[in-house]
Amino acid sequence: MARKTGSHSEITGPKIRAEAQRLFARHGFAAVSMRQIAAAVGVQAGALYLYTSDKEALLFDLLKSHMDDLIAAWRAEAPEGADALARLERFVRFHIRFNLERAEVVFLSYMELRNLSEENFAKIEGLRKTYETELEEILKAGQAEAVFLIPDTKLATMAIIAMLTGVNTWFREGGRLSRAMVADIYWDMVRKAVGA
Amino acid sequence: MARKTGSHSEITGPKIRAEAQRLFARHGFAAVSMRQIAAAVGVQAGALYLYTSDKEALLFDLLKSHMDDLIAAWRAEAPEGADALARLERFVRFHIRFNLERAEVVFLSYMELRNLSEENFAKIEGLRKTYETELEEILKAGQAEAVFLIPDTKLATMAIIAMLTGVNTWFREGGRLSRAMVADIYWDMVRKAVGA
DNA sequence: ACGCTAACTGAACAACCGTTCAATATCAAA
DNA sequence: TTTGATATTGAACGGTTGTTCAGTTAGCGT
Repeated sequence: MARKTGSHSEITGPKIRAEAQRLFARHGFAAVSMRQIAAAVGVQAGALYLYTSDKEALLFDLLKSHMDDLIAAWRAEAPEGADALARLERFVRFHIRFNLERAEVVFLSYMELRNLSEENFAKIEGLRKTYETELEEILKAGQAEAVFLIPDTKLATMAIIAMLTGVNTWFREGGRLSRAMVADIYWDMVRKAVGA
Repeated sequence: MARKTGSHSEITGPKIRAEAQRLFARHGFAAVSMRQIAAAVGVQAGALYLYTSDKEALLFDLLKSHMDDLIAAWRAEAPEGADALARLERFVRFHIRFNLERAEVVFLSYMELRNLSEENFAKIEGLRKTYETELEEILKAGQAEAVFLIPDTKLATMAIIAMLTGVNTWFREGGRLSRAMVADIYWDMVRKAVGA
Protein backbone atom coordinates (compact mmCIF):
# COMPACT_ATOMS: atom_id res chain seq x y z
CA MET A 1 0.00 0.00 0.00
CA ALA A 2 1.02 3.57 -0.53
CA ARG A 3 -0.06 6.61 1.42
CA LYS A 4 -2.98 6.05 3.72
CA THR A 5 -6.08 6.74 1.72
CA GLY A 6 -7.43 10.21 2.28
CA SER A 7 -4.92 11.38 4.84
CA HIS A 8 -5.86 14.93 3.96
CA SER A 9 -9.14 14.29 2.22
CA GLU A 10 -10.66 13.35 5.53
CA ILE A 11 -10.20 16.97 6.51
CA THR A 12 -10.69 18.73 3.20
CA GLY A 13 -13.81 16.85 2.16
CA PRO A 14 -15.99 17.77 5.16
CA LYS A 15 -14.50 21.26 5.17
CA ILE A 16 -15.67 21.80 1.60
CA ARG A 17 -19.18 20.66 2.46
CA ALA A 18 -19.27 22.88 5.53
CA GLU A 19 -18.05 25.99 3.72
CA ALA A 20 -20.32 25.35 0.74
CA GLN A 21 -23.29 25.05 3.08
CA ARG A 22 -22.37 28.24 4.88
CA LEU A 23 -21.82 30.24 1.69
CA PHE A 24 -24.82 28.86 -0.20
CA ALA A 25 -27.07 29.68 2.75
CA ARG A 26 -25.60 33.16 3.10
CA HIS A 27 -25.51 34.29 -0.52
CA GLY A 28 -27.46 31.75 -2.53
CA PHE A 29 -26.23 28.88 -4.66
CA ALA A 30 -25.96 30.78 -7.93
CA ALA A 31 -24.22 33.74 -6.31
CA VAL A 32 -21.41 31.66 -4.82
CA SER A 33 -18.50 30.66 -7.05
CA MET A 34 -16.37 27.56 -6.77
CA ARG A 35 -13.41 29.89 -6.20
CA GLN A 36 -15.14 31.45 -3.18
CA ILE A 37 -15.74 28.03 -1.67
CA ALA A 38 -12.16 27.02 -2.37
CA ALA A 39 -10.83 30.21 -0.80
CA ALA A 40 -12.92 29.62 2.33
CA VAL A 41 -11.50 26.12 2.59
CA GLY A 42 -7.97 27.36 1.92
CA VAL A 43 -7.40 25.54 -1.34
CA GLN A 44 -7.41 26.21 -5.08
CA ALA A 45 -10.63 25.86 -7.06
CA GLY A 46 -9.39 22.87 -9.02
CA ALA A 47 -8.96 20.85 -5.83
CA LEU A 48 -12.72 20.89 -5.21
CA TYR A 49 -13.17 18.55 -8.12
CA LEU A 50 -11.43 15.76 -6.23
CA TYR A 51 -14.42 15.79 -3.88
CA THR A 52 -17.36 16.63 -6.09
CA SER A 53 -18.17 15.98 -9.72
CA ASP A 54 -19.57 19.47 -10.20
CA LYS A 55 -21.16 22.39 -8.42
CA GLU A 56 -24.67 21.00 -8.48
CA ALA A 57 -23.54 17.73 -6.89
CA LEU A 58 -22.17 19.77 -4.00
CA LEU A 59 -25.61 21.24 -3.39
CA PHE A 60 -27.42 17.97 -3.95
CA ASP A 61 -25.23 16.10 -1.47
CA LEU A 62 -25.98 18.70 1.21
CA LEU A 63 -29.72 18.50 0.63
CA LYS A 64 -29.81 14.72 0.28
CA SER A 65 -27.85 14.17 3.48
CA HIS A 66 -30.08 16.60 5.31
CA MET A 67 -33.29 14.92 4.23
CA ASP A 68 -31.92 11.49 5.07
CA ASP A 69 -30.86 12.74 8.50
CA LEU A 70 -34.22 14.39 9.07
CA ILE A 71 -36.22 11.27 8.29
CA ALA A 72 -33.87 8.98 10.21
CA ALA A 73 -33.85 11.26 13.26
CA TRP A 74 -37.62 11.45 13.32
CA ARG A 75 -38.09 7.70 12.95
CA ALA A 76 -35.58 7.15 15.73
CA GLU A 77 -37.60 9.18 18.18
CA ALA A 78 -41.15 8.78 16.93
CA PRO A 79 -43.26 7.10 19.62
CA GLU A 80 -44.72 4.30 17.49
CA GLY A 81 -47.13 2.84 19.96
CA ALA A 82 -48.44 6.04 21.49
CA ASP A 83 -51.77 7.74 20.84
CA ALA A 84 -52.13 10.36 18.13
CA LEU A 85 -52.01 13.34 20.48
CA ALA A 86 -48.72 12.26 22.03
CA ARG A 87 -47.27 11.48 18.60
CA LEU A 88 -48.32 14.88 17.28
CA GLU A 89 -46.76 16.66 20.23
CA ARG A 90 -43.54 14.78 19.69
CA PHE A 91 -43.57 15.68 16.01
CA VAL A 92 -44.08 19.38 16.69
CA ARG A 93 -41.26 19.53 19.22
CA PHE A 94 -38.98 17.42 17.05
CA HIS A 95 -39.51 19.53 13.94
CA ILE A 96 -38.83 22.81 15.67
CA ARG A 97 -35.77 21.51 17.49
CA PHE A 98 -34.24 19.68 14.53
CA ASN A 99 -34.76 22.57 12.12
CA LEU A 100 -33.40 25.19 14.50
CA GLU A 101 -30.31 23.06 15.03
CA ARG A 102 -29.61 23.01 11.29
CA ALA A 103 -30.92 26.36 10.17
CA GLU A 104 -28.45 26.74 7.30
CA VAL A 105 -29.25 23.56 5.44
CA VAL A 106 -32.97 23.87 6.18
CA PHE A 107 -32.86 27.28 4.55
CA LEU A 108 -31.04 25.77 1.58
CA SER A 109 -33.50 22.94 1.20
CA TYR A 110 -36.33 25.43 0.84
CA MET A 111 -34.56 28.00 -1.32
CA GLU A 112 -32.27 26.22 -3.70
CA LEU A 113 -34.31 23.32 -4.99
CA ARG A 114 -34.65 24.92 -8.40
CA ASN A 115 -30.89 24.77 -8.92
CA LEU A 116 -31.13 20.98 -9.01
CA SER A 117 -31.51 18.91 -12.15
CA GLU A 118 -34.91 17.38 -12.73
CA GLU A 119 -33.89 13.97 -11.37
CA ASN A 120 -32.19 15.35 -8.29
CA PHE A 121 -35.10 17.66 -7.62
CA ALA A 122 -37.46 14.71 -7.78
CA LYS A 123 -35.32 12.78 -5.28
CA ILE A 124 -35.39 15.57 -2.72
CA GLU A 125 -39.08 16.18 -3.25
CA GLY A 126 -39.69 12.48 -2.72
CA LEU A 127 -37.91 12.59 0.62
CA ARG A 128 -39.80 15.68 1.64
CA LYS A 129 -43.02 13.91 0.75
CA THR A 130 -41.95 10.94 2.85
CA TYR A 131 -41.42 13.20 5.82
CA GLU A 132 -44.73 14.98 5.33
CA THR A 133 -46.48 11.65 5.15
CA GLU A 134 -45.20 10.82 8.65
CA LEU A 135 -47.16 13.81 9.94
CA GLU A 136 -50.21 13.08 7.84
CA GLU A 137 -50.38 9.54 9.24
CA ILE A 138 -50.51 10.97 12.74
CA LEU A 139 -53.31 13.33 11.76
CA LYS A 140 -55.26 10.51 10.11
CA ALA A 141 -54.84 8.36 13.21
CA GLY A 142 -56.08 11.16 15.44
CA GLN A 143 -59.00 11.68 13.12
CA ALA A 144 -59.83 7.95 13.36
CA GLU A 145 -59.52 8.04 17.14
CA ALA A 146 -61.91 11.02 17.06
CA VAL A 147 -59.46 13.00 19.15
CA PHE A 148 -58.69 15.39 16.27
CA LEU A 149 -61.25 17.40 14.33
CA ILE A 150 -59.61 18.26 11.03
CA PRO A 151 -61.46 19.38 7.91
CA ASP A 152 -58.71 18.03 5.60
CA THR A 153 -55.66 16.06 6.75
CA LYS A 154 -53.67 16.93 3.63
CA LEU A 155 -54.09 20.66 4.13
CA ALA A 156 -53.57 20.36 7.86
CA THR A 157 -50.27 18.60 7.14
CA MET A 158 -49.08 21.40 4.89
CA ALA A 159 -50.35 24.08 7.26
CA ILE A 160 -48.63 22.62 10.30
CA ILE A 161 -45.31 22.05 8.54
CA ALA A 162 -45.32 25.57 7.10
CA MET A 163 -46.14 27.01 10.48
CA LEU A 164 -43.40 25.06 12.26
CA THR A 165 -40.75 25.65 9.64
CA GLY A 166 -41.58 29.33 9.79
CA VAL A 167 -39.93 29.47 13.20
CA ASN A 168 -36.58 29.38 11.42
CA THR A 169 -37.27 32.69 9.72
CA TRP A 170 -37.59 34.73 12.90
CA PHE A 171 -36.06 32.82 15.81
CA ARG A 172 -32.83 34.30 17.14
CA GLU A 173 -30.78 32.81 19.94
CA GLY A 174 -30.87 34.96 23.04
CA GLY A 175 -34.15 36.59 22.08
CA ARG A 176 -37.25 37.05 24.17
CA LEU A 177 -38.09 33.34 24.19
CA SER A 178 -36.04 30.16 24.56
CA ARG A 179 -36.41 27.27 22.16
CA ALA A 180 -38.37 25.34 24.75
CA MET A 181 -40.82 28.18 25.28
CA VAL A 182 -41.30 28.56 21.55
CA ALA A 183 -41.96 24.84 21.23
CA ASP A 184 -44.52 25.00 24.06
CA ILE A 185 -46.38 27.88 22.44
CA TYR A 186 -46.39 26.30 18.99
CA TRP A 187 -47.57 23.00 20.39
CA ASP A 188 -50.45 24.83 22.05
CA MET A 189 -51.46 26.43 18.75
CA VAL A 190 -51.12 23.21 16.78
CA ARG A 191 -53.12 21.24 19.32
CA LYS A 192 -55.94 23.75 19.16
CA ALA A 193 -55.79 23.93 15.35
CA VAL A 194 -56.45 20.20 15.05
CA GLY A 195 -59.29 20.49 17.50
CA ALA A 196 -57.70 18.57 20.37
CA MET B 1 -42.38 69.97 -27.61
CA ALA B 2 -40.85 67.03 -29.36
CA ARG B 3 -41.91 63.43 -29.33
CA LYS B 4 -44.45 62.52 -26.70
CA THR B 5 -42.53 61.40 -23.66
CA GLY B 6 -42.26 57.66 -23.41
CA SER B 7 -44.17 56.73 -26.55
CA HIS B 8 -42.46 53.36 -26.48
CA SER B 9 -41.24 53.36 -22.92
CA GLU B 10 -44.83 53.01 -21.78
CA ILE B 11 -44.75 49.58 -23.34
CA THR B 12 -41.14 48.55 -22.80
CA GLY B 13 -40.94 49.61 -19.17
CA PRO B 14 -43.74 47.40 -17.86
CA LYS B 15 -42.66 44.62 -20.20
CA ILE B 16 -39.20 44.62 -18.62
CA ARG B 17 -40.68 44.44 -15.15
CA ALA B 18 -43.00 41.63 -16.16
CA GLU B 19 -40.31 39.54 -17.80
CA ALA B 20 -37.85 40.17 -14.99
CA GLN B 21 -40.46 39.02 -12.47
CA ARG B 22 -41.21 35.91 -14.47
CA LEU B 23 -37.56 34.97 -14.99
CA PHE B 24 -36.43 35.81 -11.45
CA ALA B 25 -39.24 33.70 -10.03
CA ARG B 26 -38.50 30.83 -12.39
CA HIS B 27 -34.71 30.67 -12.17
CA GLY B 28 -33.66 32.91 -9.30
CA PHE B 29 -32.28 36.42 -9.35
CA ALA B 30 -28.61 35.50 -9.56
CA ALA B 31 -29.18 32.90 -12.25
CA VAL B 32 -30.89 35.31 -14.65
CA SER B 33 -28.76 37.60 -16.78
CA MET B 34 -29.66 41.03 -18.04
CA ARG B 35 -29.29 39.63 -21.56
CA GLN B 36 -31.92 36.96 -20.84
CA ILE B 37 -34.36 39.58 -19.64
CA ALA B 38 -33.62 41.75 -22.65
CA ALA B 39 -34.14 38.83 -25.02
CA ALA B 40 -37.51 38.02 -23.41
CA VAL B 41 -38.56 41.62 -23.89
CA GLY B 42 -37.25 41.69 -27.44
CA VAL B 43 -34.56 44.29 -26.95
CA GLN B 44 -30.80 44.55 -26.48
CA ALA B 45 -29.30 44.36 -23.00
CA GLY B 46 -28.14 47.97 -23.06
CA ALA B 47 -31.70 49.20 -23.48
CA LEU B 48 -32.64 47.92 -20.04
CA TYR B 49 -30.53 50.64 -18.51
CA LEU B 50 -32.94 53.28 -19.77
CA TYR B 51 -35.45 51.82 -17.32
CA THR B 52 -33.39 50.70 -14.38
CA SER B 53 -30.16 51.91 -12.82
CA ASP B 54 -28.89 48.37 -12.32
CA LYS B 55 -29.96 44.78 -11.86
CA GLU B 56 -30.62 45.07 -8.16
CA ALA B 57 -32.91 48.06 -8.66
CA LEU B 58 -34.99 45.90 -10.99
CA LEU B 59 -35.51 43.39 -8.19
CA PHE B 60 -36.05 46.02 -5.54
CA ASP B 61 -38.72 47.81 -7.58
CA LEU B 62 -40.64 44.57 -7.98
CA LEU B 63 -40.52 43.81 -4.28
CA LYS B 64 -41.23 47.37 -3.19
CA SER B 65 -44.26 47.69 -5.47
CA HIS B 66 -45.55 44.36 -4.28
CA MET B 67 -45.29 45.26 -0.61
CA ASP B 68 -46.92 48.63 -1.22
CA ASP B 69 -49.74 46.96 -3.14
CA LEU B 70 -50.18 44.33 -0.44
CA ILE B 71 -50.51 46.85 2.36
CA ALA B 72 -52.74 49.19 0.36
CA ALA B 73 -55.00 46.35 -0.75
CA TRP B 74 -55.38 45.08 2.80
CA ARG B 75 -56.12 48.51 4.22
CA ALA B 76 -58.68 49.07 1.49
CA GLU B 77 -60.68 46.03 2.48
CA ALA B 78 -59.93 45.69 6.19
CA PRO B 79 -63.19 45.99 8.16
CA GLU B 80 -62.11 48.68 10.59
CA GLY B 81 -65.12 48.77 12.83
CA ALA B 82 -65.80 45.06 13.03
CA ASP B 83 -65.04 42.71 15.90
CA ALA B 84 -61.76 40.83 16.06
CA LEU B 85 -63.16 37.53 14.83
CA ALA B 86 -64.61 39.09 11.67
CA ARG B 87 -61.42 41.04 11.08
CA LEU B 88 -59.29 37.91 11.46
CA GLU B 89 -61.47 35.97 9.05
CA ARG B 90 -61.14 38.79 6.53
CA PHE B 91 -57.39 38.82 6.96
CA VAL B 92 -57.05 35.08 6.43
CA ARG B 93 -59.14 35.12 3.27
CA PHE B 94 -57.45 38.26 1.98
CA HIS B 95 -53.93 36.91 2.50
CA ILE B 96 -54.61 33.61 0.75
CA ARG B 97 -56.40 35.26 -2.17
CA PHE B 98 -53.93 38.10 -2.67
CA ASN B 99 -50.87 35.86 -2.47
CA LEU B 100 -52.29 33.24 -4.83
CA GLU B 101 -53.09 35.97 -7.34
CA ARG B 102 -49.47 37.12 -7.34
CA ALA B 103 -47.60 33.90 -6.75
CA GLU B 104 -44.51 34.95 -8.72
CA VAL B 105 -43.70 38.11 -6.84
CA VAL B 106 -44.67 36.57 -3.50
CA PHE B 107 -42.17 33.83 -4.20
CA LEU B 108 -39.56 36.47 -5.04
CA SER B 109 -40.21 38.46 -1.92
CA TYR B 110 -39.45 35.40 0.21
CA MET B 111 -36.52 34.03 -1.77
CA GLU B 112 -34.51 36.91 -3.10
CA LEU B 113 -34.27 39.32 -0.18
CA ARG B 114 -30.61 38.51 0.31
CA ASN B 115 -29.77 39.88 -3.13
CA LEU B 116 -30.74 43.34 -1.92
CA SER B 117 -28.35 45.88 -0.50
CA GLU B 118 -28.57 46.49 3.22
CA GLU B 119 -30.69 49.64 2.88
CA ASN B 120 -33.07 48.12 0.37
CA PHE B 121 -33.38 44.99 2.45
CA ALA B 122 -34.29 47.10 5.46
CA LYS B 123 -36.98 48.92 3.48
CA ILE B 124 -38.68 45.70 2.40
CA GLU B 125 -38.38 44.23 5.87
CA GLY B 126 -39.97 47.37 7.26
CA LEU B 127 -42.95 46.98 4.96
CA ARG B 128 -43.27 43.34 5.83
CA LYS B 129 -43.24 44.28 9.49
CA THR B 130 -45.95 46.86 8.84
CA TYR B 131 -48.11 44.19 7.25
CA GLU B 132 -47.48 41.73 10.07
CA THR B 133 -48.43 44.38 12.59
CA GLU B 134 -51.84 44.65 10.97
CA LEU B 135 -52.45 41.02 11.87
CA GLU B 136 -50.96 41.34 15.32
CA GLU B 137 -53.30 44.24 16.12
CA ILE B 138 -56.24 42.02 15.28
CA LEU B 139 -54.94 39.30 17.55
CA LYS B 140 -54.35 41.76 20.38
CA ALA B 141 -57.87 43.14 19.98
CA GLY B 142 -59.34 39.63 20.08
CA GLN B 143 -57.27 38.89 23.14
CA ALA B 144 -58.61 42.05 24.79
CA GLU B 145 -62.17 41.14 23.82
CA ALA B 146 -61.50 37.72 25.40
CA VAL B 147 -62.70 36.06 22.21
CA PHE B 148 -59.22 34.75 21.39
CA LEU B 149 -57.05 32.65 23.67
CA ILE B 150 -53.49 33.12 22.47
CA PRO B 151 -50.37 32.32 24.49
CA ASP B 152 -48.27 34.90 22.59
CA THR B 153 -49.63 37.31 19.98
CA LYS B 154 -46.19 37.83 18.39
CA LEU B 155 -45.68 34.14 17.79
CA ALA B 156 -49.26 33.65 16.74
CA THR B 157 -48.75 36.36 14.14
CA MET B 158 -45.70 34.65 12.70
CA ALA B 159 -47.33 31.24 12.86
CA ILE B 160 -50.48 32.34 11.06
CA ILE B 161 -48.64 34.21 8.33
CA ALA B 162 -46.26 31.31 7.71
CA MET B 163 -49.18 28.91 7.58
CA LEU B 164 -51.16 31.07 5.14
CA THR B 165 -48.22 31.90 2.89
CA GLY B 166 -47.43 28.20 2.76
CA VAL B 167 -50.48 27.72 0.58
CA ASN B 168 -48.49 29.19 -2.30
CA THR B 169 -46.00 26.32 -2.17
CA TRP B 170 -48.49 23.57 -2.91
CA PHE B 171 -51.67 25.07 -4.38
CA ARG B 172 -52.23 24.29 -8.06
CA GLU B 173 -55.14 25.58 -10.10
CA GLY B 174 -57.50 22.79 -11.08
CA GLY B 175 -56.43 20.58 -8.18
CA ARG B 176 -58.60 18.78 -5.69
CA LEU B 177 -59.73 21.96 -3.97
CA SER B 178 -60.78 25.40 -5.20
CA ARG B 179 -59.31 28.58 -3.74
CA ALA B 180 -62.52 29.19 -1.84
CA MET B 181 -62.47 25.72 -0.29
CA VAL B 182 -58.85 26.14 0.70
CA ALA B 183 -59.66 29.49 2.30
CA ASP B 184 -62.56 27.93 4.22
CA ILE B 185 -60.38 25.13 5.56
CA TYR B 186 -57.53 27.42 6.55
CA TRP B 187 -59.92 29.81 8.23
CA ASP B 188 -61.26 26.91 10.25
CA MET B 189 -57.75 25.94 11.37
CA VAL B 190 -56.74 29.50 12.18
CA ARG B 191 -59.91 30.16 14.13
CA LYS B 192 -59.33 27.08 16.24
CA ALA B 193 -55.64 27.88 16.70
CA VAL B 194 -56.45 31.23 18.29
CA GLY B 195 -59.02 29.57 20.51
CA ALA B 196 -62.14 31.08 18.97
C1' DA C 1 -39.49 68.29 -45.14
C1' DC C 2 -36.98 69.24 -41.09
C1' DG C 3 -35.27 69.26 -36.57
C1' DC C 4 -35.21 67.28 -32.15
C1' DT C 5 -35.23 63.95 -28.83
C1' DA C 6 -36.63 59.63 -26.94
C1' DA C 7 -35.59 54.84 -27.84
C1' DC C 8 -32.55 51.59 -29.04
C1' DT C 9 -28.42 49.05 -31.10
C1' DG C 10 -24.17 46.72 -31.11
C1' DA C 11 -19.76 46.57 -29.80
C1' DA C 12 -16.65 46.94 -26.28
C1' DC C 13 -14.91 46.66 -21.29
C1' DA C 14 -12.72 44.22 -17.50
C1' DA C 15 -13.99 40.80 -14.51
C1' DC C 16 -15.51 36.43 -13.43
C1' DC C 17 -17.67 31.78 -14.38
C1' DG C 18 -17.26 26.27 -14.01
C1' DT C 19 -14.22 23.01 -15.31
C1' DT C 20 -9.93 20.54 -16.98
C1' DC C 21 -5.28 19.02 -16.64
C1' DA C 22 -0.24 18.65 -16.82
C1' DA C 23 2.96 19.48 -13.35
C1' DT C 24 4.23 19.31 -8.57
C1' DA C 25 4.36 18.74 -3.67
C1' DT C 26 3.52 15.59 0.17
C1' DC C 27 4.13 11.70 2.79
C1' DA C 28 3.27 6.51 4.15
C1' DA C 29 5.05 2.09 2.86
C1' DA C 30 8.88 -0.62 1.22
C1' DT D 1 16.08 6.38 0.25
C1' DT D 2 13.39 5.10 -3.21
C1' DT D 3 8.72 4.29 -4.69
C1' DG D 4 4.21 5.53 -5.91
C1' DA D 5 -0.20 6.98 -5.00
C1' DT D 6 -2.65 10.95 -2.94
C1' DA D 7 -3.46 15.65 -2.64
C1' DT D 8 -2.97 19.92 -4.56
C1' DT D 9 -1.42 23.77 -7.57
C1' DG D 10 -1.72 27.16 -11.09
C1' DA D 11 -2.53 28.15 -15.50
C1' DA D 12 -5.46 27.77 -19.13
C1' DC D 13 -10.10 26.95 -21.69
C1' DG D 14 -14.14 29.16 -23.90
C1' DG D 15 -17.91 31.44 -22.42
C1' DT D 16 -20.76 34.73 -19.69
C1' DT D 17 -21.37 38.54 -16.50
C1' DG D 18 -23.17 43.64 -15.51
C1' DT D 19 -22.51 47.86 -17.39
C1' DT D 20 -21.16 51.80 -20.53
C1' DC D 21 -21.46 54.51 -24.61
C1' DA D 22 -20.86 56.38 -29.28
C1' DG D 23 -23.68 55.88 -32.96
C1' DT D 24 -28.23 54.83 -35.30
C1' DT D 25 -33.20 54.69 -35.82
C1' DA D 26 -37.89 56.29 -35.31
C1' DG D 27 -41.58 59.36 -34.86
C1' DC D 28 -43.79 63.78 -33.02
C1' DG D 29 -44.28 68.89 -33.41
C1' DT D 30 -43.38 72.42 -36.40
